[in-house]
Amino acid sequence: MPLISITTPRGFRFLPTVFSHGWSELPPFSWDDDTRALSRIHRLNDGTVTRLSITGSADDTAVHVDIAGAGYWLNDAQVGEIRRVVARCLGFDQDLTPFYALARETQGYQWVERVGAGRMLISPTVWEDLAKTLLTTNTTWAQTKGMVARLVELGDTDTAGDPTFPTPEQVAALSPEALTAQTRAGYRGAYLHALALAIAENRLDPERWRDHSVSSDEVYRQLRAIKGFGDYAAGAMMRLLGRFDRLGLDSVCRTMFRTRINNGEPATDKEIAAYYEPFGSWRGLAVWMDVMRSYVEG
DNA sequence: TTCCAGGGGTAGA
DNA sequence: TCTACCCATGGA
Repeated sequence: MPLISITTPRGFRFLPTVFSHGWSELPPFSWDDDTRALSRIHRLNDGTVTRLSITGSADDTAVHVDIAGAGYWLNDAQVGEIRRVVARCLGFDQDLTPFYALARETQGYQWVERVGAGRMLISPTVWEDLAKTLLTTNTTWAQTKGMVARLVELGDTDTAGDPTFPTPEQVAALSPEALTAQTRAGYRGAYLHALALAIAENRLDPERWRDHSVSSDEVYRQLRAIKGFGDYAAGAMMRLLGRFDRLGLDSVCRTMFRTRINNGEPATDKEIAAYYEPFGSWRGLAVWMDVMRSYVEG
């Protein structure tokens, strides 16, 4: 099985990135506790469906990618594509230096740099992150996993029968009713179908949001214009786009704030916003670091 | 049976 | 800007 090694950026930590939020539990990602590998079923541009199994080196200076399903020999284009996909999913292009400088000077946040947290696991396409984020709204995490598992049944499969994430075209090919029935997404089904159709018909180009020449205010405005994306979903997407000036508060964040920061007292969103104000354009990441810490510490 | 989950759309003020 | 009400789904 072909193996590729990729040098990681300085300060990169594999495990905090993999477990930065719930995405490692959602197909076509999966985590194997025994091999400590993050796997992903991925369709290459030439149509080859592969299973990428990513592990971190002991000192975190590299990640190793085992590639199954592409034959023994990979051509240069395939290798280059896999390198780009892995680098993107693990947030290699994210420069956290300013955030770490801020966290270092803020009481209670020194741990962030120490453990190397802050990189968010993302998908190879903004479309996939949009679809998954939509399926986290107004539902439980268990149901999100179920909906995503049924959604990926629409994707291509590798030789083992495991599916890739479906393209917007594959999702839009179903009627809204059939998509809702397939995913059991309830009222979200129609929103998901409309989103897939808008991308498939080139009326919406979410990849453009990764371009930092587009202002964050403009990206947020476009996110909020998508049906099904309110302040939570749009704010969560901003984090996955490497833009941290929105809070993206949800019930998890509010519970964390109440129990860990506000002495058990409920706080309004305005009060939460005031607390994170010192983090400026990094406030959305600061909120999420507190959520991460609350998960780790129980 | 009712409540609610990593909320959001819409109408009406 | 704020509130009331509705929205499918499934586990507790």
